[in-house]
Amino acid sequence: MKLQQLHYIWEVAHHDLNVSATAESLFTSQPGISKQIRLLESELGIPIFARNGKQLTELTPAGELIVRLAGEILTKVDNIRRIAEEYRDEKCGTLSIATTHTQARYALPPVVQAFMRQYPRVTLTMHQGTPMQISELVSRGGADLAIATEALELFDNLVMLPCYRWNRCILVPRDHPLTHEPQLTLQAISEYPLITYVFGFTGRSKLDEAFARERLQPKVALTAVDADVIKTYVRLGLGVGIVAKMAYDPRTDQDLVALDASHLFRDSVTKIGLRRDMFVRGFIYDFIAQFAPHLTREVVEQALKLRDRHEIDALFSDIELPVH
Amino acid sequence: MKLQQLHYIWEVAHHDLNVSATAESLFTSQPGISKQIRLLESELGIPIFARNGKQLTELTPAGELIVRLAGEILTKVDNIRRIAEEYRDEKCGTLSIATTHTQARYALPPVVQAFMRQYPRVTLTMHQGTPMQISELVSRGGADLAIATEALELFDNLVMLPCYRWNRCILVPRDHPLTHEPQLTLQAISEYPLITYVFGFTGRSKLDEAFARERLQPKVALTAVDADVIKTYVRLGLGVGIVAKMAYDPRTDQDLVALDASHLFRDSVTKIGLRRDMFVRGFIYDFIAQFAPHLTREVVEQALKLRDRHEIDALFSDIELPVH
DNA sequence: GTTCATTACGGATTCCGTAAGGATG
DNA sequence: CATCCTTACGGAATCCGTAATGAAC
Repeated sequence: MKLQQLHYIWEVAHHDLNVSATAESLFTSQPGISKQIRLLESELGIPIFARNGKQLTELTPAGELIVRLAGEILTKVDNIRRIAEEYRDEKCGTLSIATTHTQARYALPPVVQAFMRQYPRVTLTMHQGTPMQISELVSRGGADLAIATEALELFDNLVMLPCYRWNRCILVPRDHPLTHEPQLTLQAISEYPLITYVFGFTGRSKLDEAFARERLQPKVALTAVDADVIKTYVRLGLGVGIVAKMAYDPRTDQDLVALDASHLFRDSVTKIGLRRDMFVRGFIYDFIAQFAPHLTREVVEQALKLRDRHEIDALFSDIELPVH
Repeated sequence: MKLQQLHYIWEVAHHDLNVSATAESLFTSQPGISKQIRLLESELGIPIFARNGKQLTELTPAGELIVRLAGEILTKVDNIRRIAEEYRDEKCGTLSIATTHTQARYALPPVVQAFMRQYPRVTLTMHQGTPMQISELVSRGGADLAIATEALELFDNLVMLPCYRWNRCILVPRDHPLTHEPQLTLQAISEYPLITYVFGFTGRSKLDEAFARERLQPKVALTAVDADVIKTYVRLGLGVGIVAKMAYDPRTDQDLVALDASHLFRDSVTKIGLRRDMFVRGFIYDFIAQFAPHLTREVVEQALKLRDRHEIDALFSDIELPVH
């Protein structure tokens, strides 16, 4: 049995059992993979993949178990490499962050800038995607940190660390009737066509919930995945924007008015997700603490040790989160 | 990085950092190991072992972490092999039991016999040793099951499954004065020189405890690790034997009298210890259930899932153990 | 002087890519 | 016929054992 073989079966299992596609993604030849898989199967004496003729059709029951173990082994092998990097030079390495537009555009820039100043020799890479995509990416080991408000709880090998609470504001052009309302209400807002996030993004669910609670059915004129697009259409007069408060930039958005809407919607919480079984390098702890000061190394280590999601929730229940 | 290399560093770390001795135990050449270690170290870019000249003196801090991970990886690799065996032929394989004299001689024979009849193609191996030795053996993966009354709790990667309660009897030659006592007391026993187990064996601690509680200081004439030796010296008239009740065999020990002493000492509990992270084959579950009927596959699986020793204790707290 | 680890070297094995072959839909 | 896995083959790299070298107690 070789690590290479375990790597191959894992990759093939995660490429729809398509050996050719796997070979391409690994920049190697297809017969090479095929051969190593056969070798492993013959060493173990059982098939890992069920075949219809020559096509791989599915994992055998044993294969399921073996591929899962292979994944765990490869994670640990990766951890050995990380440990070596850490001890070789604690200020040098790679940090890979997967996040959504909202975080990347509004919450992360100052943190990233400070981090890059502190660790100039760490190569930082950012991957933007849907909450679902980034959760999966981190869950599979394709990135180190997931930063998002939604979907992280769907992967049970991710530990979620709550970072900060935030709420929304209403974006309207200057002199819009809503700016004259003494007290903003959902009722008043729902008179206008809305422009906001698509479902599954940036706390959209909390938003629907609020309208539903008051039995309002606002007309949603347009949904977008990011606040910049929303602003664009608010400027065109298509409707009233509802975005995260931190997405309003007083400097560049002078032509728009942001009306605080914290009293209308429930707070959302942005979280960092990281794999429970990953070795966490020192600078990653630093990055996390920079993003959310209450997430000190000790707190994160403790959270990583806990097995149960409820225990982790309990750990954070008495911590006051910063509000953005 | 290769599995072989991880194997080598793990073995060297567990052979007092002696490469030559490791090579011998692995039936390979010493330069081969040496070279693979250097290769791994240069691939990782850090030393795993600290050297004084050419001698390996200790693990580096990174080495500590890496060797631990290597051990976990090797366990999982082993589990893959076990899974393959299980799916190849569930009635064929190897079961390796580490246990003490008392269990091997008195408790296990009927279970082993029944097991061998049920699984004629499973190669069964038994290793006898001190409780400490067998715990360590299983903890390191050198055997599948540890069966003992003592010391299992010292290794935190072992899950302990309580099997049965037992107590002691007093062994004396026929017509010994103690046989005429209407009610056996510690006071009465302590009038005579005692012959019993050495410390650390077969519930010896519970025995000392009982005498101490009554502030008695009996004279211990001889200590042995097994009941057969104890019986031999009881026959020679050296003193009064105290052994586990199950060690008295009415057929072969007709020249001795066993006086029940359950009311004098606290029950001891014999346990099975197995590694938490080991893949458990079907026939191992069967063996366990045969030895302790309340330890069904479901119960054992549940116990293996629990992380915390207290939770495991709680799991068994409301199960009535068989008494031998 | 004994015990140990490292370096040097040569034969056997393994790995991996290209090219050809065969099955499926 | 297009896709995809398997088999065949040859050059390169790796592994592993023996022998020789060198450092430490």
